[in-house]
Amino acid sequence: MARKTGSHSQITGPRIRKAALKLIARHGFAAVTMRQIAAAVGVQAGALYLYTPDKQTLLFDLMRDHLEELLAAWEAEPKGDDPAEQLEAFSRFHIRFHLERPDAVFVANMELRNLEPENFVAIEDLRKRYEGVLVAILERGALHRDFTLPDSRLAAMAIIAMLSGVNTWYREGGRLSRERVERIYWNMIRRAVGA
Amino acid sequence: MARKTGSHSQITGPRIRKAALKLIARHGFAAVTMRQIAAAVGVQAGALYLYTPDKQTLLFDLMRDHLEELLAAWEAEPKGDDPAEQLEAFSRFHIRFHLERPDAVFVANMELRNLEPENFVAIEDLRKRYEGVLVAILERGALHRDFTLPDSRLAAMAIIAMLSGVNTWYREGGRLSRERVERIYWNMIRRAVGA
DNA sequence: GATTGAACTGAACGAATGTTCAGATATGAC
DNA sequence: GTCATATCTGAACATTCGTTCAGTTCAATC
Repeated sequence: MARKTGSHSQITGPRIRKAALKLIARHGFAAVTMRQIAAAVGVQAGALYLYTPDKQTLLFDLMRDHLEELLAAWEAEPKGDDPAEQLEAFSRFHIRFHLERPDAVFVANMELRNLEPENFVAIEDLRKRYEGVLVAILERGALHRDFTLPDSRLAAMAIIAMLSGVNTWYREGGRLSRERVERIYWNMIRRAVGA
Repeated sequence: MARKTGSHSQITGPRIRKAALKLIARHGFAAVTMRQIAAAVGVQAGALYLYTPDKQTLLFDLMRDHLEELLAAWEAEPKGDDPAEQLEAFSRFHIRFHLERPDAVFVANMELRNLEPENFVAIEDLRKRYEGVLVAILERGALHRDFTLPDSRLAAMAIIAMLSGVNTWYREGGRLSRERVERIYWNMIRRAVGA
């Protein structure tokens, strides 16, 4: 149902996702009720079940879609062959991509606890895949002596944590432009890996 | 009540806090019920209300106590006069202190959303005070030309995010000892600030 | 203009929530 | 041994939760 041609509204599905992301990011998954989400879309709670079998699946879909979009966007990103160039591309991409969808990022980072075990595994796999992208860049750079790193995996975790932190304080129109933030972070990362 | 001399059990209060921290860290504040906390302590739900006026206050107390302990512990920490020495002391202190109480850290970082506005402001103030410690170290180092930093506030956010990230992956008895992790992180930070 | 089928309502369901409180229990003081 | 007091139980409360579903609405099709 609601999955065929969609005579009038193939519009409600995306609206639910957007409203759910916003509410869950603000108040947390467990604290948000189906009635709140429905009200934000302008619909009764029962109508949501035309678009999702249950609340848990709604959360899972939001997180999975976000992470798949993240991986696909990185694949499509232009990046050089030089490890330092790739690391700069990754750093700037990470900041930009995450700043563009703060709600989805917040949910994907904070609601892992609320996933049922089987869903958790699937999301963890996607997260690991993204970490693997950075690990590969660092290991290649270390091999080519472009970077000086005692441990690529640890450096990858440190860099991702650092980059992700931008979302917690950056405000559009604030003291620093996004381009300036990207440059400063890239400089810190470049020095941290000894490039 | 329960706040006087405490003839038999001045022991239940701390036990409630520990159990609550553990459960909230695992499942999130909104997902944890007073009955679950009570069961973990071996008591009926009603008994909890001898120790806290309500669930919200319990959360607030957990977060405030953690942050006050954090600030007090830093005050008591031995630290040199040299900016680089201080930054190393801060980096190592942050990792060590946070690894020692992962549940409290997790709750303090993740449950800000579930604080009522007035409680949120109080906790935010404590967090800002801790950030201020690092900002001061960085600014002093930049002034003395010990560090090369375009922006101390931004660098402080980046460093704290990076250090806090350790809690998400570090496991006792894992591939790297805590001392080794501390050293590697300090090295990355040292290079990142140009010291 | 009758028929179809997706989109949605509105009311209901059992279960679970935070919180209260009268009473039971146990301890230490006198 | 009596009393006072701290601790806790067990049942109850009003409310809210996720979810279901019979029925209504309405645009598109024939």
